[in-house]
Amino acid sequence: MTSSRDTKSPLSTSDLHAAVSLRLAHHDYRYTRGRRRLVEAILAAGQPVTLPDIVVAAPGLAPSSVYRNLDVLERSGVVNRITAGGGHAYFEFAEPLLSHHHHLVCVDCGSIEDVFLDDELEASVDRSLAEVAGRAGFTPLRHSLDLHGRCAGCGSG
Amino acid sequence: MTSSRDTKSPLSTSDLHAAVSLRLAHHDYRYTRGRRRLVEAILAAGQPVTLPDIVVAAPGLAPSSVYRNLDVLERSGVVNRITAGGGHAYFEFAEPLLSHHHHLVCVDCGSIEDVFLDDELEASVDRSLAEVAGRAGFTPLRHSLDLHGRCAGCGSG
DNA sequence: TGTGCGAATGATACTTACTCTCATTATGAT
DNA sequence: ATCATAATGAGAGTAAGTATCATTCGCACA
Repeated sequence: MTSSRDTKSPLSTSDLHAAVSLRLAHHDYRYTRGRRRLVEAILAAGQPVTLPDIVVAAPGLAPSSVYRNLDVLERSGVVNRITAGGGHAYFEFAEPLLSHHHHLVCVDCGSIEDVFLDDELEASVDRSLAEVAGRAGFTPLRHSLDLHGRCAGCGSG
Repeated sequence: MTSSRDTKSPLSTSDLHAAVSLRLAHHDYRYTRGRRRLVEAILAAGQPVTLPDIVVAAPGLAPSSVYRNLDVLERSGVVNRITAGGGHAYFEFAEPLLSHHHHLVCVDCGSIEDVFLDDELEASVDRSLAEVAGRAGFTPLRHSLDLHGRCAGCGSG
């Protein structure tokens, strides 16, 4: 199964499910049918999605369960919550299920698109952040580098 | 607490008020007493603050007016809204009222601290982001580079 | 300094993203 | 297959943020 998604995900679909299962098990969570469908809805989107996106894409899932399971998936390191856009939070797979990347956040419509920077720059950023964090007694987990502006659709409006 | 704010703000207090007034006027907004007190509450904090922070620091301000005026200040480019921490949004002065900087966001307590990176790195980041944005037809306004982790207080928890 | 118009205020009602509760159902180990 | 335990889902509940609107204030002009 090849697709443009492969440029972002270093994993095949079955490997993704295996990795998710492993991470859930490591936190004493079960990989139930509902959670599998949730993972597949996020995978199918191929970009950060909101809860309504997911409920529309997989109408069998109860909103309350989706909220609860997004929380479980986040706690297990499967999913990242992006709060940059207004209104709803956005969700996408966490690293290393998805390659390290960043976001173009549209200040008008709130849409979020993934982009990639070259490794050399990433290394410089990490080095500088680590130095600054150490000075503040801060324990780094991850960085988020987002570009805010107007997307192609909203740009001329 | 030393006056570390001076290292962040390139403006004196009176210049700040003048700059705010100018930006508001440019958007046909008035610099009223309430808005002045709001600006002073944010200035006094010296770091990103939530709406409850502001209401506690300046009890005379009505919450509804604070919400409305934070919106006005954001629209006028006086203030930036930071949605990284959970629960409440955080607010701080926008550039160039505050020097360009980034955030240490604690994933446990949600606190946000300002940090600075060297100009050379900033330039590299901007260059790379501009290139990536151009490819996507995206019009950049600003970037946000935040480090997520555990602050000194929450670190061992 | 006084007058008038439109913007700003603030108390309150409202919206809604998200969480909690709990009886029922599904899951995985044995 | 059985059982203990975790997960589900429908609905009630919470709280951050927004809309409403009568009153008050700020600014422009006289």
